[in-house]
Amino acid sequence: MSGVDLRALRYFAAVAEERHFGRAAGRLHMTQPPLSRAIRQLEDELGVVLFERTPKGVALTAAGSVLYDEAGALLRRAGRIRSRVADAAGAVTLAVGTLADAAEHVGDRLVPAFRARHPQVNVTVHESDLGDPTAGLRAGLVDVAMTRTPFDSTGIGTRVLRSVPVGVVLRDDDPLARRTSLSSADLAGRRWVRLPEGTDPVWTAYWTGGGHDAAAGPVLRTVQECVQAVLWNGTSALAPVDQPLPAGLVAVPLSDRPPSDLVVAWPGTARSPLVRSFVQVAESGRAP
Amino acid sequence: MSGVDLRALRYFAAVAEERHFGRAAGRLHMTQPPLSRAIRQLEDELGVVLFERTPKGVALTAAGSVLYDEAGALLRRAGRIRSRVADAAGAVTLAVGTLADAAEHVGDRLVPAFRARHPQVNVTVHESDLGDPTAGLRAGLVDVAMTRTPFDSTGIGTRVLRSVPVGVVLRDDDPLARRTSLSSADLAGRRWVRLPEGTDPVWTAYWTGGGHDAAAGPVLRTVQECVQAVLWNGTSALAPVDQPLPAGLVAVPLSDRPPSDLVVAWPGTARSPLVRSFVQVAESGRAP
DNA sequence: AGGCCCGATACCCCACGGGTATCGTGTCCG
DNA sequence: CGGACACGATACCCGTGGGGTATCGGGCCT
Repeated sequence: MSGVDLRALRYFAAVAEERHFGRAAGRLHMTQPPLSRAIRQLEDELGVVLFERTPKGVALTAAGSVLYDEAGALLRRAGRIRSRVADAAGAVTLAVGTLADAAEHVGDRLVPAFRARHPQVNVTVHESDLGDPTAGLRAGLVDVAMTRTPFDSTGIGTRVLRSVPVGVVLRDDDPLARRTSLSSADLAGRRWVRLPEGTDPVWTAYWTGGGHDAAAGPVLRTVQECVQAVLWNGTSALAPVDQPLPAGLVAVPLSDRPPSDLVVAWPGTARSPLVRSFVQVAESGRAP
Repeated sequence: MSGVDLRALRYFAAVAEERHFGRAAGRLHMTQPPLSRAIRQLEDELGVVLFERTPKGVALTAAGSVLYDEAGALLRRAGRIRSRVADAAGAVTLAVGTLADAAEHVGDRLVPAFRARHPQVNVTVHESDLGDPTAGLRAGLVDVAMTRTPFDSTGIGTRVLRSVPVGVVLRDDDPLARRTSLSSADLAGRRWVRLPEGTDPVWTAYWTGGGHDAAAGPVLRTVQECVQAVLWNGTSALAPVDQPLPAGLVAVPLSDRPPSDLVVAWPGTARSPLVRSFVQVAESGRAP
């Protein structure tokens, strides 16, 4: 029963190389006390003193230097496993679909982090501007998608990464622009930009569910166009409040509408390990 | 960041060999659900499907069989570390002192379990009958001791393994033998066997602290002699109630005296890893 | 069609590995 | 010679991960 684990050996190797608990802890991105404890546990486990503690650091004992050689060999071998297995699996591709406004996060954060984990995987990013990227999931065009609520969730699994209030995008000279919060009633009679017919029925429903006249404004193709419309002709638009906006525009949160959730989505069928891994990476790095 | 750990590889190897989650779980002394989860996490970590799940078991995929080879090599190498390090430390000895009534537990349970962990260590057991084995700690004769409260605890560290009420050992034809509990007042005027002068002052103090006349009975050398004395001439003795007794004797718990704690003790100075390991083994197998 | 066998899922709970605060001690300098 | 510092050890707290039990889903085989 009970065997040494690689984590303990990594800790041990760090201390052996630094000859100093504090510095080793820094290199391991942790603090000194749990490192001291881990080394002591390893010593107890092996029944052997590994370090001579001195007032200005530590030194390896004879048993310690033997363990250092063994641990190094084991850790190097363990490090190779990942690529060996990946080679055996052959060349694989992961297609990621994303909404335009999340594309930056996907391209700058998620994909690099994912590539660090799976260097052998060919990741392609497919950006859709206002259309629902989950349509690509159902069509088999992409394996995993980043999108925002609301969207058509039939036949797909999702995980919420972040939840952001929906706000009204206004020019900063708009009478409502100084309010810290608005309700739908405040917006009666306002002209809105709206999305092209059929591009995203669920978001359209969310839109019209607020009592706005969906036909009242111009039809625009992209988020950028919507923002420009607000800026130049006094229409309004809805957007999650964390979107960066050009100077002269503000986003005021809507208190009586559900928030917009940034989600990662995958086909309800056939969750491959790569997709699960991507979801894990997305969840662990959810800080924008 | 993040590497495979040996535990996951051990699980994987077991499933690969059994080709069956349930059987593998049995071999690993665990249940099937956490094993399934661990394998799935390993698959996610590596981004690869390791097993083909079939209705009557599982089969390795191509990537899986590569991992099986790698994992086997890694695990064999890890298994050798312990003995390599132990060899480097040279021949060492651990001297264990014990009270006679714990000797069976020490010899049958603790020492074998400890030898399984540290095959290179020469374990010697030193049995002391009624004398305090912690005296051996202070004298440097033993490295670790098993004893019972009360004992002289100056200058040593201890850990309680088990706490058992102290009882009065009586012949079963004694008028008090049917009671489920006794207090010291019930025992006035009774004749007692007692310990030789000077062998164990602390236990003697515990004894006389109950109001008994320490000089009232015969002086006996061993626990067995005490029991015999109770059996043959109607004296009485104190003993932890979990002691096995010959037919014709019963032990009735004393409600107004502190319990007897079975403890493992070590010198307050110089806690070597071997001693700590012994204490760990003693604690983990504390079931009598 | 129904019962089974086997892996997957859902949920709970404790141990362990992380953190912060503090201590003990040897060393070096003023 | 004494005090401040540096470094490892200890004490304590807390969240997570890896165990458990109960249950589901879904192919085979009678």
